[in-house]
Parts: sequence; C-alpha cells; structure tokens
Amino acid sequence: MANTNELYKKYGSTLNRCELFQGMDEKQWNDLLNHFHEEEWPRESCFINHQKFLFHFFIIVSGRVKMYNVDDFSEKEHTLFLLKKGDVFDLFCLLDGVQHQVYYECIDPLKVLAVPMDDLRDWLKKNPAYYQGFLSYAGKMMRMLEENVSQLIFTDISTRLLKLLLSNVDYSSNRLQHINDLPNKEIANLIGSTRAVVNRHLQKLKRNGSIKVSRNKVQIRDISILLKELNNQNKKL
Amino acid sequence: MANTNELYKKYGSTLNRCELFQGMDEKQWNDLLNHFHEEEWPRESCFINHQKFLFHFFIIVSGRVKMYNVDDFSEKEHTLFLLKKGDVFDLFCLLDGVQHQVYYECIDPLKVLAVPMDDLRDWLKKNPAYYQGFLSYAGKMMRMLEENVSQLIFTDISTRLLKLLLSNVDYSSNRLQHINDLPNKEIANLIGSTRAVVNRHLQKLKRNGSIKVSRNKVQIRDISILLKELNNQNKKL
DNA sequence: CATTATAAACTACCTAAGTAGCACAACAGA
DNA sequence: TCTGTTGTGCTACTTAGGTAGTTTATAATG
Repeated sequence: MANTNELYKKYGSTLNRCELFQGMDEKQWNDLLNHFHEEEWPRESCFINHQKFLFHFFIIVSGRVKMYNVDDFSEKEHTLFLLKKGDVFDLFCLLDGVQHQVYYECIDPLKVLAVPMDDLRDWLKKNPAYYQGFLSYAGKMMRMLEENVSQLIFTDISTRLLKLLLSNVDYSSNRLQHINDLPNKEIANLIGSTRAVVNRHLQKLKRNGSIKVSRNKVQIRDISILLKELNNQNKKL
Repeated sequence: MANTNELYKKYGSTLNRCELFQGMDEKQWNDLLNHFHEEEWPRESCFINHQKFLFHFFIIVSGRVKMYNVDDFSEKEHTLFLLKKGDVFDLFCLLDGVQHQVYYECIDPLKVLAVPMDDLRDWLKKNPAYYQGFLSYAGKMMRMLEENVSQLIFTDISTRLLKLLLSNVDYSSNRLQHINDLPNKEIANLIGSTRAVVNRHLQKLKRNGSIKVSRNKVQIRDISILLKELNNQNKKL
C-alpha cells in the first residue's frame, strides 16, 4: 500500500489526465493502483505480436511508443498510433480479449504502469460506474480511426502531411511536438507514404518558409503559411 | 407487454444473432424490448447528420442502410459500413453521446427496432453484466476500422475489389450477397475509388471468367479464379 | 411502342505518388 | 581521426489511378 501511495504521488498528475479513468479521486486511484507496478523499457525495445499485451494493460507515464503494423508482402510499415504520456495500450485486447496483430516499438526510454488484464476487468466489474468512461474512450478511438480512413480516401499526401504537422503544434509555444525529432521515414509511416515522397513535400514547405528541416528534426517557422497552404489544398479540387 | 412479446416472436431469430446483446434469453429480451418500437423507412430515405441518431438507437431487422460520409470539397462519397439485418447503429453515439458526422441512406425498404438512447443506457446501468458485450463489440468495430486503414495503405484498388467480392460470398451457395445488386458507383464508394476505375477492374475479372456483370448486378462465376487472382496480387510486389 | 433516364463500357489523357539510385552531411563508436 | 552508419536531398523514371467524354445497353415510363 505504501508502494501504491507512492505511485499516485509520483504520477497522479499524469493519471488524472488519463481519459480512460475520468472522474476518479485519490482514494479510488489508490484502490486501483494496488494492482499496478512500474516498468521501464529501454529505447528501441520492440515487441512483435507479444503475448505480453494480452495479459497486461499499460499506462504510459513517460516516453513514446509507436503501435504499427507491417504488410506481409511489401514489408512496408504503417504507424497506427504514436502513443505518449497518458495514453494506454492495448485497448483492443482489453475490450475483447483477443490478441492484437500489431507491433510495438519504443521511440524513447519508456516508463509505464502495468496491470494484469484480469485484475483490471475484475475492478471494472466491481466498479461498474467506470464502464461509461471505457465506452466513451472506445467511441473516441473509433472516431479517430474513422477520421483516419476518411483522410486516406479523400486527401493526398501533401494534405495529410500538413494536417499531421498542424495537429502536433503546441499552440502555447508554436513549436512542433511529439513528431519534431523523427526521421522522414517515420513521418512517412505515420501518413502512409514513403520517405522519398515525404521528403519531396517537406522540401516544398521548406522553400516556402513554413518549416525548417535538419537531421532528425522538423521545426515550425511560420504556422500561418502552413494554414494557408492547407486551405489551398482544399480549394484545388 | 403484448406488443413486446410480439416483437420477440417476430424478430427473435434476428435478435439472437445480434452480437451486441450476446447471451440474453427470452425473458431478458422481453424486458429490454419493452423500450423498443418498430419503424419502417422507405427505400432511398436519406438522413444527413440527423439528430435522430443521437436520441435513438436502432437494430436492423430487414433491409440495408449505408453509413457514408462525404468530402466537403470534392463531394466524393465513401461508404463506411453497409449495415444489414442484425447490425445496429449508431454505435458511435451510443458509446460517447456525441453527434456522429455521417450520412445514412436506405438501400432497401428498411425495418428497424428503435429504442431511446437513454432507455438503453439506463437498462445497461441496471444490467451491468451486459457491458462486456458492448465492450467486445466496440473492440470488434475498432479492429474492422483498423483493418480498413491497413488495406487502404497497403493494397491497391484491384486487391481491395477482390477482397470486397470474396468477403461477400455466401459459401453455401457460392453466390455473391449483400453487394450483388449494387451499381459500379456504389462498389467504388465501398473501396474508396471511382466508378470508372472499378469498372476497369471488373472488366478484367469478367474477361478472365471469374465474374459476370450486368446492369446493377455482379455475379460470381468461378471463385477459384478470384482466389488465384488475389494470390497473384500479393506476389506481384 | 417511343421516349427518357440510368448504368455500363471504352478511349485517351494527365498527374501524384511510388521507385531506384547516388552524392553528400551528420553523427556515433572504435 | 578514421570508419561505418544513418538520414537527407536530389534526379530520372514508371505506373496506377483519377478524369473527361462518348457510345452503347438496359430498364422504366407514359
């Protein structure tokens, strides 16, 4: 229990931002955290269809993981979600208890809180009031996936790239976050394209003065140009 | 109550195949069906971002509806789901209570059982044992959306068309079902392409003897050729 | 039966995106 | 400092898929 209190003290601010567990107070958190333990995974750890995720559920407290899948034939990668502090995984397994055919790789050294799936499910059964938070979160996830599908069908690569950039701007500092230190290849994986094509579009944005590019680094120079560019994309059709 | 019993008698076999409400017996169904009423919508009825779906939840007992969305700029359509007997909507709204920006159109004359969203949510709160079915179903839906994303990124139109056809074959009769009477345009909307391109690929399949095409009709001639074709697609890369 | 509407079939063309290959820069480790 | 590795920037080329427009077939309607 001392351990539990410690976890809440250490990570309370992160946990309270966690959408999946909305509206829980410290007492309730401590009750739940009883079943958790802390884990650290080094950078570049990679989990390929690992059983791990069928039996434990994780909350990220620091670092990034990409959840991606790989096409059997072309061996191309596609990053489904770039998970970060406050995100959880694997929700797919939690919901239906079926193994999720998907890969994980740590972009940074990762710290997670881990709980056995069954403990979490039991806790839910005993506290059915929290089912609603899980349902809402599932709904939100479905909307994100649906939005993803729409973008893939309706928009071209340069639009998808612009949207990716704009959706990762921290508007308090006007800085790019989460994806600012990724190589072109990883950016390509996020929008379903290839390094060469993404680079082609980044060059265009560099030339019009909206971004700055260097090795493993993309920085925002002028958001207004990006927004104008996105507007033009739409009008084009 | 007489009315309720009637609903179960009429549609029990459909309801029992409904994944969302797994493991319910007649008594429980009748308890739930108390809140339902029957509705009929004519063919080609169209609902555009209608509040209707925020306040009522529907189970289809006969006919097909497409859930689709439209790109604001290109005005292209994409059919997200072709819902049929035993399917429900709108799960997005049920889960998180937020309006779902999506269109509906009846392909056939439609019969649905309707229940006020809040009644269904109340029923769930009183019968928390059934939450698990809803979570599982949400998980399944997420997997479908994820699979959709993967297909869009990894595979070309001809592969997507082949998969669409093969996933709609009724293997007891070797006949195409659900999509067999759609015009090329609607098939295109299902895989995120255009009428002309879909037609191009259908012609190829017609020429190799795997399908038969006529006005508003696609029929399977030889599944083995389709399967072989799908195999070749994969090897191609 | 004639008229109209809708869908299918086909042709020609255009373009975005994928592909391959190479030179160069940045960085890490020995 | 040397060396191997990884990422960027660029050129040249190929191609699937989107686009536009026309003709032909099929069904529905009066």
